[in-house]
Amino acid sequence: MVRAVPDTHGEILAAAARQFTVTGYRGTSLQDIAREVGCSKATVLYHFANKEALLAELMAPAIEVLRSLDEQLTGLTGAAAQEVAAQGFVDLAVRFRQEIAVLRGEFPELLCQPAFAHIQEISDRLRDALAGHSDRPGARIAALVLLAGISEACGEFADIPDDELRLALLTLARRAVEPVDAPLPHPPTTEDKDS
Amino acid sequence: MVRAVPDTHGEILAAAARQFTVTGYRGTSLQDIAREVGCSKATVLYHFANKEALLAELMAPAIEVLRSLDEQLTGLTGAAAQEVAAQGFVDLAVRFRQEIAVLRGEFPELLCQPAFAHIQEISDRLRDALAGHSDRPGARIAALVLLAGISEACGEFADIPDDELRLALLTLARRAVEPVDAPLPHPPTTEDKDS
DNA sequence: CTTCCATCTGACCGATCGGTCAGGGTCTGA
DNA sequence: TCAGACCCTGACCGATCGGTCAGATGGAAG
Repeated sequence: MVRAVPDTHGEILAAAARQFTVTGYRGTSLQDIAREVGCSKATVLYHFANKEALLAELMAPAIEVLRSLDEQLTGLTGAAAQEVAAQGFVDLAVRFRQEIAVLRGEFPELLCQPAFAHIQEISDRLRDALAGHSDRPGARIAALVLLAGISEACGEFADIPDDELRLALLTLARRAVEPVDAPLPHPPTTEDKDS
Repeated sequence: MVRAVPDTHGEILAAAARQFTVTGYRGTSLQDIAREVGCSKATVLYHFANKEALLAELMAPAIEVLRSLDEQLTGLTGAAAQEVAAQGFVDLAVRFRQEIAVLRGEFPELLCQPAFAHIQEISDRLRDALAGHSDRPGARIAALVLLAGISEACGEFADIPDDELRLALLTLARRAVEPVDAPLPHPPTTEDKDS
């Protein structure tokens, strides 16, 4: 019988993800994580420089996708920006349900950490795009409600398959977003378009 | 000059509300609250049995309103339930911005405390009503997104006056909620077509 | 003045937190 | 056989947490 290489690093990461989503970052101690993995707290700190680094590595993939979405958004305006923002964020939220659920609620404090330095600005731009770059309160409010609500929903509906959740959220987003006056500049043509 | 009676009890309550909204319940220590009030930590614990009791007293008014909304909802179905739920929750969220902001994010852990024993059930019923008591995933998801998003928005847009915020949120809620078969008082624009 | 009570405080407690450190196994390649 | 890299651990550290307690203060009542 092939004894699998004990991937302690990965196990710690997975255990941390599970616990952070339930108890939150603050509410989860390194001891808790170590207990679930079945190792000592010192082992956790052997694999990760500190608690913050553990969180950072956990979030890295999601953050990378968020960053690329931010790049896609540059230059877009009005309805085009809204559509790309909605589609991109729903996709991201569904794909990284667990990671999003961790950030939820502890957003403001976690953002102080250097690893998440630019997330605040990025999510502000995302929210702005979702509002069609309008400064009307109604549009701004709708954009915030959507971003926060979608984040929450992804953590909650773990039982619903990805495709169904994505479709429902996207439909909801399109219906909820304040329509901007400006017509779509030109329907997404051969520009770099997602699948 | 009449030296005002130092309402330490109230000052502690107010300071706690401010800090909880910023740093969260877990993230705020009794020391922090005492420092802002300008008294000792022991004084805080003289006025409140413990940290949990402080939170409970802070939340009491909001919880009372939530409970009465829950009563209004009993027996209502379909579009009527949706409208009452939307209107009632938006009103509650706007009126108790600060309190709602405290619960946001630390919901699951805080609900374990006996003072908030029935809140989970109440908010579940509220969500169910907002979904028009439909069991379609789309409706359930929309209801959750709205409840979570509205809670978040109220904490965020402290600069927007109550009336404006209430109107914007209610408009958003009516537009976002999945329409149930029963006729609506305010029929949505016919350009929206759903299955 | 004495008594009483509400208010407030500094000192202290045990528990737990994130994090450090010296050292013990185990495997591998020279 | 032995050196060294890698993985892991128990013991320990200072800081901070929520909470306790004996006592100081000060005003009102007798």
